Amino acid sequence: MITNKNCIIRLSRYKNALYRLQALGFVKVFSDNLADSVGSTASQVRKDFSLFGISGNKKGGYQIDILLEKLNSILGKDQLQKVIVIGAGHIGSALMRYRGFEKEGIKILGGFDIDPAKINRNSVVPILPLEEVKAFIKAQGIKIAILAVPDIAAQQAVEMITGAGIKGVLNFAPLRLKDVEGCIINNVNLEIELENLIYFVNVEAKIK
Amino acid sequence: MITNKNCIIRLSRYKNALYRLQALGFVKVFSDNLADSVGSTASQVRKDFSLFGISGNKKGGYQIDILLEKLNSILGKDQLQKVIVIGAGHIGSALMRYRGFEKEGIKILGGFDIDPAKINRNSVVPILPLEEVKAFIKAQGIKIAILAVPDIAAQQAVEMITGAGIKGVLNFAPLRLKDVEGCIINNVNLEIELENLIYFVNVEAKIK
DNA sequence: ATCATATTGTTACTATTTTCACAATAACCA
DNA sequence: TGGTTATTGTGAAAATAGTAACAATATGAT
Repeated sequence: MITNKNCIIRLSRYKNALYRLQALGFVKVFSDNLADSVGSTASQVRKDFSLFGISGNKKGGYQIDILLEKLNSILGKDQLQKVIVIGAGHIGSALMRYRGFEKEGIKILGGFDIDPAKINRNSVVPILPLEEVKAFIKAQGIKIAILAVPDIAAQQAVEMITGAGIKGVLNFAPLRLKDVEGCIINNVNLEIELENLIYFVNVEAKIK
Repeated sequence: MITNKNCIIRLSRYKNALYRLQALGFVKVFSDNLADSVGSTASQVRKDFSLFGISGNKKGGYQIDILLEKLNSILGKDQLQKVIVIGAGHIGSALMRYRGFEKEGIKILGGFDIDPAKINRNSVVPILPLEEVKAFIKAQGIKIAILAVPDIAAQQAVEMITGAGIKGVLNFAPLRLKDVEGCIINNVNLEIELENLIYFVNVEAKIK
């Protein structure tokens, strides 16, 4: 099994690039085209494909529709992905309203918050009381959650939802969460992303 | 110069962990404590420090306050970082309202949007017309921008702001941006983050 | 039908990152 | 003061990731 996160991220980028190429009317693609589109190298593209047993045609490149089918299957995009959002603060609400997920086959079924003032069962993405989250996860068979609660609430929230069946968490709380048995946690730490950028900008400035 | 992004991200995590330990009353810390707090290894911690010439005391560990000073200096946290946000849609607005940046010494001075309906010069973070962004960047000496515009607007926006002096962009538009001379672009692609999580959750499910 | 060419698929190589192992040594104890 | 112990700092080893090179081969031209 491939455990290289960057490799999987590249697959997503290939997929996105292929849709763009397809929209432009292309039917086939060569490894170097694809490399250009995603800022990689032709070797890397072919290597990545070979890792997943994806093959093209000597001198003929890869047929885009077949390639997309295979990538989509690897990335689990052959079925609608149901997701919930925990925390209806600024970030959580923005994610619930964000249109970008839909066209990727990712559907946010509900948001959950502890604050009664935030509850709204009639909005496009209903916002429900946190007490209902366990039942909701079980009833809908949800595996993936986005966590956008304050740091102090994060660990407890993760334990609650993993107990109910969540297997993957995209964590926006600015805090490393202790691993929970049987649940993968990917952290998106906005402060750290910015700090990182600032570091490299400063390094560049010093070089010059 | 250290160019390993993961290493710099670890430094941020160490820093955050150190503040938590300090808040708990700790004065010194050992490499294995710190490793535990950030989910790393003691070797990794010491190696990272050694790369930056940070040294501790044999048998005495590291003094937290000194360590924090050094990390903060490396990460550019000894001065307020001024940032602007381009795009006042869901994500952009959420980032402008997000409180987490402030306590990291990151101050969002303004938001910019092309839509006149979004302009609000009197909000906590003023939202100004995009036409004013170049003048604003120059007047305030801003180096870092957060880009939260639709994909089709992203490339043009980057060119506009780098022309005015921006050196680093944190890009939330779901699109790979072509590198611009003299400007570092860090991409945060929420769809790809979720896809990645979904892939690994599915892999785990298959193993079992 | 043969040849030249373009492109894949894979293996070997290189670079980077992480882990290991242990000498050096400061702190503590008797 | 001398011996023991805990912890650092680093150089070497291992693991992982990425790049390059090229044989295999399908395609198209003559």
